[in-house]
Amino acid sequence: MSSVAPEQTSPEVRTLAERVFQELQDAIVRGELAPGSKITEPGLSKSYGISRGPLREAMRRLEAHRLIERVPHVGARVVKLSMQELLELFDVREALESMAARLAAAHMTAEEIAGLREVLALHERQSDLRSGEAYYQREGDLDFHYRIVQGSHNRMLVTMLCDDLYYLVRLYRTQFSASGTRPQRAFVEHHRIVDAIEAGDAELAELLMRRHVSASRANVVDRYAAILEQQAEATT
Amino acid sequence: MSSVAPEQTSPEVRTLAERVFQELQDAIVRGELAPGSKITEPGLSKSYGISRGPLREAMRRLEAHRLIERVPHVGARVVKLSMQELLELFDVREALESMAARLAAAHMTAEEIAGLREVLALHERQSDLRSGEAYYQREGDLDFHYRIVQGSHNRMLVTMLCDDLYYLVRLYRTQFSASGTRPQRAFVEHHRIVDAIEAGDAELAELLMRRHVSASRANVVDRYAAILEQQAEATT
DNA sequence: CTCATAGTGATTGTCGACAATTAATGGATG
DNA sequence: CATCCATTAATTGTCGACAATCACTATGAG
Repeated sequence: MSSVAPEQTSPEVRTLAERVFQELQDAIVRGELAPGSKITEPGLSKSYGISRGPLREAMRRLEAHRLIERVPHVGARVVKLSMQELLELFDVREALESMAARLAAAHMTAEEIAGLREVLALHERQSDLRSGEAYYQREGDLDFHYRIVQGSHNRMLVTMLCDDLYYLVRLYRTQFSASGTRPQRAFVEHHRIVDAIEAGDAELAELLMRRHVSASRANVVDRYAAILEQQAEATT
Repeated sequence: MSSVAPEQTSPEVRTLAERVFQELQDAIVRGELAPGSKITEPGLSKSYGISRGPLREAMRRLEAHRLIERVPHVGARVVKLSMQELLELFDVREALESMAARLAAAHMTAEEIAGLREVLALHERQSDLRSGEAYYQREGDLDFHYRIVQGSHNRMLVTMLCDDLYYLVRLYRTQFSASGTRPQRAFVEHHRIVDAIEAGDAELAELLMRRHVSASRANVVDRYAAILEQQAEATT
């Protein structure tokens, strides 16, 4: 099974703060809490049926994960990614994920590589069946990246990407409703990256991942420019 | 003036939790709170003269910054970096800082570059005067990296490196008492990086920074091996 | 009519107390 | 004598209330 999020099926998340943190995280990523909307402690405290204590701790964690923005004595709002911040996120991903690919080529086990190929196969079937269901496609894409990062066997890298940044990436996908196109190309790139990793070619894996993320970024820029152009036409 | 930490001389840090967070952060980085030592909420609450509420929030932030490690219902301990974790940290730094150097070469202003050269000059004078005062040298080194990251003008990168990772780096320097040698070589490397940035050569700046961090990592590995060897000799 | 200002309402920050869980100590038993 | 279990002590998690700060509104002066 390939799952995007690390949510460990929670055998019973012990602490309230932990649970409400995960629920809020999901709600934000899914867009149920509108980007830029204000979050009030009494409000959430009531709707979740808990006290403000655990809620504040959950909010602190959300803040650390950059999903909400707080200003002292004023309040908190759900983060609203600007285009520039999105591009900054891509730069960071390019740096970290290319490193992850390099390390993965050196440290990934045979089982992990097999799992990676499985993801690609599943990916391919879905892509053939319904190329329109781009959202799933993208979740698969995220899963692909997720596994390579874990294959790096660098815990700090895993924490940064899987626990922190990937929620932001998912949030962006809901905020910009970017059900992302360019499926075939990305698909080919994924395959080449896996090939490099399997061959143990660290430098190539790194280079390919770097180009892959960079191309994804360029694609976003293009789409954004197109949208701006459309809007300009609409107003004339 | 070149300052290593972002502590903005706090005109009056408004919230208690914020203040105790900074104090605890400093205490940990300086080694006043021993690595691996247990941190108890009532204890700190007493010694800082505040309630457990703000203290818990401060601890949450410390946890997010990876300076303490918590396990639910059990307690928190000051983080104790292992050698492997230190090396992982170097890999992450290599990825992020090389990206920062690349972006800095593209976006750094003339004033920022001038400030960078100033740091190097100061660095040089101190290094000439008392090459023994290696600790200061290292703080200067940190300052150098700090400025390049800020020169990237990528806020996410700045947050990750300057707000999160650099405190870990400083913590490592106290824990391993690594007052680091290899001063001249690092110094030359710094100069070359600045040259590349000033020339606007993004690729070169990136490459040089990458090698620089990598060399620093290799140096740590060598020193560690030497220490292990010494210990082995001592026991025979 | 615009701008400044004081009042009001709500929200955040802080506190102390109670409940739940864990680690530790001591005793009993095989 | 070692091992297991129960009781106890301490720490963490949670709660509700009070104090401090901020945003908004309405009122008045220029």
